[in-house]
Amino acid sequence: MSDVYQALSSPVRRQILSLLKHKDMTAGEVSEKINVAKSTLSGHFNVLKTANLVVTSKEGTTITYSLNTSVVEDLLSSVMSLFADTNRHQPKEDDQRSDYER
Amino acid sequence: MSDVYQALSSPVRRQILSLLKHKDMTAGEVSEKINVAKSTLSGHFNVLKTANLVVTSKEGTTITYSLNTSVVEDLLSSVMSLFADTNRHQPKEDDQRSDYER
DNA sequence: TCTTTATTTCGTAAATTAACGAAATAAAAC
DNA sequence: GTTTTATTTCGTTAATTTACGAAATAAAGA
Repeated sequence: MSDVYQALSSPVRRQILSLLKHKDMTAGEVSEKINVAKSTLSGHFNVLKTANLVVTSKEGTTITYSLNTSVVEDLLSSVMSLFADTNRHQPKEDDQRSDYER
Repeated sequence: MSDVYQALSSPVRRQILSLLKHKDMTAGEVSEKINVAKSTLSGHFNVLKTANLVVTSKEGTTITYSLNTSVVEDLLSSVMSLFADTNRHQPKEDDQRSDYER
């Protein structure tokens, strides 16, 4: 989850996500919309992929990026648990890590 | 909102928030729980304050930090809007900034 | 007033991040 | 098989972040 917050901390990466939520796009299409070098963008894609916020599909040399919405659920519950003091007793779940570790 | 994501991207700062959600604490109390220098912690407090995630109250030389839960609402809606494609038409609200700017 | 306590600010060093252009890769088109 | 197209990797530089200990600040207690 650390990766996710880290990924979201960059305005450029949030801009990429905002583009992708309207439709899937190739790296080239994204680069027409965002004013940074393609090599820089490629680095941002990597961060987003590592955080599991996007998924890719390859067709020839063209790589299409799509939003991985399944992570949103995890993110929202992480945000909630960071602030809601609902775990004063023993946790019931398997995952016994503290909120800040998730 | 950039500040908030940036603030949450540090595990140490998330650990601080997790401590504060159980109870308000002074800088000294927090430093007993987290293994970094007090001066370092002070820097983290500043980041959290700038992001509006914590508020302080001063009593003599003792500063007590508390969670500012009012920001959570903003954060959750920012997370949602980053992923939900609900604004394909003109926004109705005053705030016409794009999601990634918030 | 002198000392102690709580916390921040300052100076510095190491690590990480973000950016660029050039070169590399790899599939497609000619 | 050579060229074009799409994208990534590499090397480098600049900026930001994180950490530390020492010094500064400022209130409280002796």
